[in-house]
Amino acid sequence: MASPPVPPNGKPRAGNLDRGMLTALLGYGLRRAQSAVFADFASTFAKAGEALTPGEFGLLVLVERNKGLSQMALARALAIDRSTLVPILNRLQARGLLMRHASPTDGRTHALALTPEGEKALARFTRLVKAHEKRIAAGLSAAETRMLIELLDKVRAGAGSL
Amino acid sequence: MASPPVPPNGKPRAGNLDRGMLTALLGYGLRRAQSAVFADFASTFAKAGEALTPGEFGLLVLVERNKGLSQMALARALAIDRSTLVPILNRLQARGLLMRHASPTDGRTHALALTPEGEKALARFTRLVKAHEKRIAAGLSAAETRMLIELLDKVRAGAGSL
DNA sequence: GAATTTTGTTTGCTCCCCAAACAATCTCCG
DNA sequence: CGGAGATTGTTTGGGGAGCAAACAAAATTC
Repeated sequence: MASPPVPPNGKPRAGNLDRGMLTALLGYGLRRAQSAVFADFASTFAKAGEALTPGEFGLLVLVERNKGLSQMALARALAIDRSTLVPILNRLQARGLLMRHASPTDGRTHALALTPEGEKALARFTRLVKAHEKRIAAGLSAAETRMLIELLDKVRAGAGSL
Repeated sequence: MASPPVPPNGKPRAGNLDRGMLTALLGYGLRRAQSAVFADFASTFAKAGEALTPGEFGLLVLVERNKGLSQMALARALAIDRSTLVPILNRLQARGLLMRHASPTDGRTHALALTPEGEKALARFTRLVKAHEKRIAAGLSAAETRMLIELLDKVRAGAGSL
């Protein structure tokens, strides 16, 4: 009994440890799933030689589908502060994907729009996102995926009307 | 036709705008749900005069259920870099919730444990988390909640084995 | 006992997020 | 018309999350 194979209080825990109540928490499951999905998203784009975050993709889609959008309206749709949006737009604009046009009707606002290159890039990005989505939904049936999206929407609606 | 009630290209969009393909994306729904849940979590704690993030709560539970855990094992369980963990532990330790004990068997590692105040605080936090969970799951039946957690786990398993 | 590996820490960098202040502009109303 | 108030985009300041690289101390391997 000089060298037991598993010390009683040391560091025997191989892979998984006791998560206690966490496994039953919706918020916890949400965080872990989101983190894994984010990692897969990043890896998908990295492998294709592209660089984009999920948030940037959502922003580009929103601008593409709502041309002439103002920064305030976009910030509201993204549920972030308008000051948070500024450096994000700066970066996308510096990459040549997006333009801030002067609004003819309101001198305060900027009318956001994708550049032609932005449109082309978004088409590429969309292909990658679809492949990524296919991968993360691989373990689920089509019905399960639909139900999951629906349940997530219910949670969002109930959590706080953001 | 000098002043149409809704200008054709201006800023008529009242509340919601066109989200295009985003609504069908699992990753997008995940992000939005997570963001709303996070906000509810923060507001729950703020209203109770406590300050804690979901990540900190998860960390405290993990330490409480796995006494003597090392920082590396904890970082692995949280799927973050060990260097990221250091300032988080510093903060919780400065709040008196957690201690880094010297390990008797391994001079390199720290054996993490909650302080008595940490245990008491975690009990308070747990009550708040339960109330929070009840609120975000309010729109779902018990069966739906169970299914949602299960589906989230499947997604995490499929996305990349983090 | 020397070489390698592991652990915790520090430093440096990027990114996300908010709040407060500010100038430019628009709107409202007397 | 014209001033008061509201809105928009920006800047600044602060905090936190995250990674990578480098380092010292300790353990492990050979």
